[in-house]
Amino acid sequence: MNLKLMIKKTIIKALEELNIEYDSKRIIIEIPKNRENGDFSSNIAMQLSGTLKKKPVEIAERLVKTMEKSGKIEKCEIAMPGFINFYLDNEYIFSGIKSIIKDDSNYGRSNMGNNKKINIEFVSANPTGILHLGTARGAAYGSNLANIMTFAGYNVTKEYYVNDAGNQIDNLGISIRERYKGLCLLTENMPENGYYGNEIISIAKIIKDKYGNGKINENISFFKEVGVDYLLNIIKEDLYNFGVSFDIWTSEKEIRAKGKIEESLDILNKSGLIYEKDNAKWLRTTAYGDDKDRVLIKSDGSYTYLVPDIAYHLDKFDRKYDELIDVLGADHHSYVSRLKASIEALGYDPKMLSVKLLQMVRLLRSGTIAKMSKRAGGNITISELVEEIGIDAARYFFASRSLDTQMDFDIDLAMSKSNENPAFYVQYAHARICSILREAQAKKIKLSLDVKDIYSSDAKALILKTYEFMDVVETSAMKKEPHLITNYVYELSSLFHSYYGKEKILTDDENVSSQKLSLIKSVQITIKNALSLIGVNAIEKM
RNA sequence: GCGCUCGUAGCUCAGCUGGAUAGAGCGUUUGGCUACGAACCAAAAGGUCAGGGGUUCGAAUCCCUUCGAGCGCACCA
Repeated sequence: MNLKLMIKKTIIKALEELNIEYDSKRIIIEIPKNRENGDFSSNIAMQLSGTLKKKPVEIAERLVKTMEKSGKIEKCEIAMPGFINFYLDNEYIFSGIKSIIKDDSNYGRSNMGNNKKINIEFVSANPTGILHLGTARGAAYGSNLANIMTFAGYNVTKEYYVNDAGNQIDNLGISIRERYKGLCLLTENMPENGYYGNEIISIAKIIKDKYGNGKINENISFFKEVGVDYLLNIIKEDLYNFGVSFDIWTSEKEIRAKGKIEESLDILNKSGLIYEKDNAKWLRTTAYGDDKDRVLIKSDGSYTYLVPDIAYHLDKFDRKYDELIDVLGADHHSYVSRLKASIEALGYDPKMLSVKLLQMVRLLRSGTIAKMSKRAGGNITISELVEEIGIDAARYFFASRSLDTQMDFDIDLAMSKSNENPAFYVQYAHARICSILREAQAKKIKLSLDVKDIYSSDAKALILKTYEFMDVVETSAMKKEPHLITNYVYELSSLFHSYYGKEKILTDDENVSSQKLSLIKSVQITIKNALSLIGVNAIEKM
């Protein structure tokens, strides 16, 4: 039941009857903060005041007179300086309950996306260590966005790019070998930019246990392979426990083996954007708005990191996506312009790629800021986080923040006060409803879809909120902002708790009870569907 | 020095492509369980939306500027 659309259509019809020109995108139907200002309101009269050169109130009056009464709208009022406030008919409002109950787990689903093919690449942490708090944010974001966009009608692929080639992996191999040497009682020569996490020692131990001292003279690629294999498995397991899964794991090695690098360099060469300077080959990214040109092939003949990344994006384009979404940490922001420039140089529209930057997470431990560094170790890992505060609290926490906030994660607070996490507030609303539904079943009270005896301002506020769900899903998908879902589901839960406090659901009046059951059932469905989009369980008992 | 992102209540954060009296949670204060679950509800207090200009019927939101914070400015990835 799309009430906003219904009102918008009513306004458009009146505008056309009056021969007033309008831009339908500018007709915005809002929900007033103060319920006294109607169920919905429009500022169209004020918008038109400039072009029509008339007072907003006059325009509003003409519109209200022209609008036909359909039985859906009970009355329209004009408020200064020119708002038109709509009050809907109760019978009409409450009639939407049955479609929510009928749609059930599909309630809120939209076909806005038109089945467009979307690729969301996220996490993509190098397999050189265990996932920590910062990647948890990206994991939650990407996963939530994928769920929401799927629900909004997009055809979404979730992808993890595994950097299993290049310098960092070399460093990983060397780090493991040196730790292994140490275990074999030889001198350790840990490289300066090596990896110092405990997991590296664990890997060395595994090798030691299995082969004894037999691998001391083994080639570095052996250590690389064991390390990547081991760490990737841990990453997958941690993500799984965090409720995050991927459709595709793409390996950098494979991209290279497929000849994508040669292919992309070929395209760039033909475009005439590559030139030689100081014995290196440069890409003229400044031609597409980058600050400076970038080196592709170093003077020693090896590639910079940009080359395999260009090849990787070419590979994604070849797979015929309508849109690519990269989720990156904010520390990579300078990378965006050169990536977009490279894509344009390849001959693709850079608008097909949108990059979402997530701001840094600062870890606060006993009041001081702990630096996040994979190399240093000592950071909190995803698995520790889930173990300590639970998956629901953790997922809700990350889901509820906009990407733009540079957030502080106070670990002591999160541990000690996990019960205050809004996740439980929402889950409690859901569990309460389930409890009432169980009670009703025990008393053999059935739901009644013929809802006409439960009109009250609280019931109305509650049911109107559930109707907003699809709108929220669409906006959230369009703006790529999953936190709109948590805002919404929290408000819905709050309205329910308030309603619960004021009106008893199960009373001696079985007729009214069964109608109220339908109302809360539709709230339960909405909460459950909303929570599933952000990977939080809608539990029935707490 | 240049660029990107940000600055909202004591703290952590919302504020929907400019709308009506700027909202939640935590913390503080005060009420409410013989109850369908009190992990809740009702209410109070708490704000120069970092400062200053501008755009207009109307600005936390858009533009300019100052201050402050985070992150980047490699032939590392």
